[in-house]
Amino acid sequence: MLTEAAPPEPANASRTARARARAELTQEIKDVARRRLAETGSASISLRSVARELGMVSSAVYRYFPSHDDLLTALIIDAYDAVGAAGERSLEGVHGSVAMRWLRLCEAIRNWAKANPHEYALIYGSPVPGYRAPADTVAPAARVSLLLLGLLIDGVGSGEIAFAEEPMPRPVHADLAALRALAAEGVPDVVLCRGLAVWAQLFGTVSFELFGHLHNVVHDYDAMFRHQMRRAGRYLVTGA
Amino acid sequence: MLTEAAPPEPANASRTARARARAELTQEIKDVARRRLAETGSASISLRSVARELGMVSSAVYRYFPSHDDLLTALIIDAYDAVGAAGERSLEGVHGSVAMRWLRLCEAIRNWAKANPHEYALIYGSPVPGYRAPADTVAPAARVSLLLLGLLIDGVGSGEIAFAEEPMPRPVHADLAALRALAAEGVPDVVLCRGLAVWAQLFGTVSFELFGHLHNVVHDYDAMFRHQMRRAGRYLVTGA
DNA sequence: CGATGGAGAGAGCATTGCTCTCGTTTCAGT
DNA sequence: ACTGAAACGAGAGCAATGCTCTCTCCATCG
Repeated sequence: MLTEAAPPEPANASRTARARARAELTQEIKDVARRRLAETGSASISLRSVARELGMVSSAVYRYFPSHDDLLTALIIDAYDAVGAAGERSLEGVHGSVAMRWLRLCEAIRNWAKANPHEYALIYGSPVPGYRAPADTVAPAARVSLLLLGLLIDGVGSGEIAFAEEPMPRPVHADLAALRALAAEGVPDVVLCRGLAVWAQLFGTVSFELFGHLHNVVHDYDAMFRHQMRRAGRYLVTGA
Repeated sequence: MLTEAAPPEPANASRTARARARAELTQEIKDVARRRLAETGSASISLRSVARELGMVSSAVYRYFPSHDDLLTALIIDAYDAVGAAGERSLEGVHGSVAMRWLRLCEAIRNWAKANPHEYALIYGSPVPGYRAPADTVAPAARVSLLLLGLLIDGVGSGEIAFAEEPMPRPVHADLAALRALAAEGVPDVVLCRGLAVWAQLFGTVSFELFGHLHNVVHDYDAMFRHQMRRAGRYLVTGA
């Protein structure tokens, strides 16, 4: 973890007793905070209440997380890692069609979100701590997106994703070219556009559901989500 | 306004001096709160700071908003109304194609969001006050969605939106039928599905941009957004 | 063994949301 | 026009928060 207080942990995991105790307590603090988050929302993670639950005094917690925001940041990083892991698990050893793997990925992300709504809100809702995304969060955040890009690479490589090149506005092409060079080798602009579209749709849909924007409009969320994502998968693969 | 403290305003607007003063102060409090929101985020709207800025004492503000959450709720309602109004303005007197009107609507929503990021976060980000969406918010919230539904009705009526009926899972059809009966007369399931898809994509894209999820991936947000929403509009109208 | 510095405790500060009480002002019904 | 009721604003006060500072203890490393 990159967000502890001053002394960065030595590479060697379980060195001295002190270092081990520190690592354990750091984890324990995060666990309690996460539990509190799940119970009553991000507003109620107070360092003091966490400390109380651990039988410490508030000032002691500051040895581990120099500020309230740093605790939140640590939770954010963990949350990104958790969605990423959930997504990866859903695709592990699965070798079906791109459309089918896409659907699995969607379901995995939504299921994680429904199981951890407050953590989902933490990372995909409004940025809480006065808007600051420390650099440490970008790598974990990218993890789940790489899964989609992997699907695109696979689908284009195998010819499963059908496309016809289209002219793109120059600045759009520039951004897509950079993305391609970075993590989507061989995926043409059109397909990247589709990918971005369904990606936005996916998280838009999950957010709508979790944040209550479809209240009284959709009742069978499972069915609606599955159907919409199936359609999105078809669009991703065939362009329709 | 539906969120004031105990005494509900009389229908007649400017009746007694007291009532007028009350309405004015209520508005002024919201204005200050909104400004504070824009400056430093929703976390920092403290009743006390608002009171201070107005030269009142904190307890006086409670005459107008019985709790912190009620102030927030009032801001939320206003924000919903503001996006709705912005969207309506963008379509006022415009009689072009559905795809073109769709694009205008998208731009209007995004522009409003970029101009009022904290208010956008308030309504489309994580639900702040421990998740509670009072009934008063649903009508204003629907306002902007009605614009899309209007476009769909228009497009289907004029034949501009092409579609071929498709079989839907039963529960999906049920939800869509209810929606159709309520506010989308004559719009078939397939088109409603497309509408929901592009709607989710729209807000997903705006949220991605505003919440920094495309940081370092997209650089020319204007171009990317325009291009993606143009594609979405085509999909909405033609199904591809 | 002895110095260093990490660890936890405790007190304290400014700030917050919210409640209660107390005069004062305004309104409405007689 | 008077009077009782209600709304209003001020102020004090309570429990809680984030964070800082100081103090003492003890594991660690030379």
